[in-house]
Amino acid sequence: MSQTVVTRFAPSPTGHLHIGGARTALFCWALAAHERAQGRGGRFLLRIEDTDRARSSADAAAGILEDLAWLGIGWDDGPAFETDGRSLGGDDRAVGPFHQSERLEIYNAHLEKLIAAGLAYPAFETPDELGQMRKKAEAEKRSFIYRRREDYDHSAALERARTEDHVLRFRMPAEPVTVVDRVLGEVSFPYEELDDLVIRKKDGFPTYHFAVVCDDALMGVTHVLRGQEHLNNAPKHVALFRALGFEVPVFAHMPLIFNSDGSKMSKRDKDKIAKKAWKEQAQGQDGTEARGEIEAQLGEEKLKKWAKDKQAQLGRDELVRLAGAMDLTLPEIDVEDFRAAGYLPEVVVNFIALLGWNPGVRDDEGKEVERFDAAFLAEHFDVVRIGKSNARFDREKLAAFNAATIQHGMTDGRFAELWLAWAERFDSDLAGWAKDDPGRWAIAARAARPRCKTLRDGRGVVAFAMLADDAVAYDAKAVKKGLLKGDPSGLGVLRDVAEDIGAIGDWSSDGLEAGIGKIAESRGVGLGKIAGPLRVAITGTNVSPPLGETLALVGREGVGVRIERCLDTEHG
RNA sequence: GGCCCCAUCGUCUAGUCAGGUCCAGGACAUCAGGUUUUCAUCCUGAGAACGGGGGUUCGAAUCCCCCUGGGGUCACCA
Repeated sequence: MSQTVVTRFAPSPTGHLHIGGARTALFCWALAAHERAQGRGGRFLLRIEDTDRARSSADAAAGILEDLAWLGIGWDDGPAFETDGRSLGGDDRAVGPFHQSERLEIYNAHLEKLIAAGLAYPAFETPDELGQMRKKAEAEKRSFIYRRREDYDHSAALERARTEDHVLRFRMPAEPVTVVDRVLGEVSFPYEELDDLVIRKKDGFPTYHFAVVCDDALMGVTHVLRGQEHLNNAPKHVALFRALGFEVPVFAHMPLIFNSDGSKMSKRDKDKIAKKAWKEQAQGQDGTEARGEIEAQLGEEKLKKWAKDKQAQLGRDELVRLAGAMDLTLPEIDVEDFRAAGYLPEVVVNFIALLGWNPGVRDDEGKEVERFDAAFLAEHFDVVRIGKSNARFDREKLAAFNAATIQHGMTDGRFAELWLAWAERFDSDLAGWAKDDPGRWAIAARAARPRCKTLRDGRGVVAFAMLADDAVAYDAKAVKKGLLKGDPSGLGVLRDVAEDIGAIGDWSSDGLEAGIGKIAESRGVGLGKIAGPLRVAITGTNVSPPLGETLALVGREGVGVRIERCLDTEHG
């Protein structure tokens, strides 16, 4: 009987969950879920790697848990978390705690063993001294490898370590290390490239390398799936597993995810794009009003400094406000960004699952299956189908998937719920408008759903209805085309039908549609002749949902007011 | 720069392990038509790739080598 597969995701709580991290978590989850689906009982473990005391925060950790939960990636072992009545995490196997900062004693116990065996030793160089050594090596065009001195005296060093600041280093065995990787095959690293790495920092905290190895072994992790940026760490970890007498887990290093221009997808992208746009706008005259306003909000001096300094970065909220004022779309990088942009969690999961993996399944027509849910992923996930080459993140395709799900994968009612839940979190104006009139919200959802790629798009579709009736702004082109042209002109048609429209009995979307149809019939003209002018009169533009929905959203009274106002306005 | 990984349409990819059924399939995007009261949807069609050079073989997208290109990594961060 083979061992139960245990996978893990181990983020460091130094910020939001990055989309690349989400994919790693998803694949780890999927492998465990697949094992479970096969009746072999896999487990997915979540561990918080907070050994960097300066950069870690509890808030960041909480945010990551929430992001994972939103995506539907639930963990079996790990920090307890409640979501939608479901409780995640726990310590059924008694392998916790799951925050590395709470595991210091465990690391120290294993460190002692290594010291006693002569496999770990204290080192006293300061960061400055190490920097010098690196510089020198670079000048001599050789790579810097830290190695224990030939004349090293273990007991003397131990004695000195009692009173002096020091780190603990691992004595790398003098032999090449071969990493057996399920994705890449066997990868060998020569001893000459592997230095005596630091395993405990001056502050007494273990480094990432040591903590990971101890935890993976002690928590029973059997499969380590992670990004290829960790491949060079793998030989160090293998050596450490062996030195500690642990079994080496199965490794699988996954390809990386990049922006569509090939650049690394990093949190800095948002700042870079905002800065560029800000500077470009400074050249021209556009948007000076919004510019002044945001300068007042965030501080003119601060913005000036920020614009000049390539390194300077604005905070997350500041960036959002700046982008809002400038009508700029920031690239989505973190899971939270995609959520705010109105992507559906199941679509994000579907899409990122396809980055570096594919199910290799065909549908009835022989086409590759690429739209699927988490259950399908769990059923078909297999490490051997993970690719080797890096992928670019194509937001257009994500948007297309999202649009397809919204437009063809749910009912109007479901959309109304999801859209409202989104608005409550990201657009309070819209949520307020929704709650003012639930009946109207249902119509809004019906009108918006076929025209949305994301939940955020919905507002644009119904914005005309949220406007005060006397605040409709008439678009010059639409007026010309819809109201002034033709004989009779649009305005003439409007004048002619206004009364009949006000008299339509059934003021539902369908009733209105039918009513307007009858009016057109009675005049002996096509529907288009009436629809065009009416649309401009009600919305100020010639783009809107079907007329029935458009009028129903504005309401009988509003429609009357808007037509009246349109007829009274001097157009042109 | 050292070490390591990778290489099919613009992008994500199928096909590569077990060479022939591949003058390379799908999806997104693009372009051209069509349906539709606007928009969106939907339907039809088109263009679009095995990085280059050597081998091995009757036969190579598939195997081997070199080159080129891309990427990762070189912390008391993780």
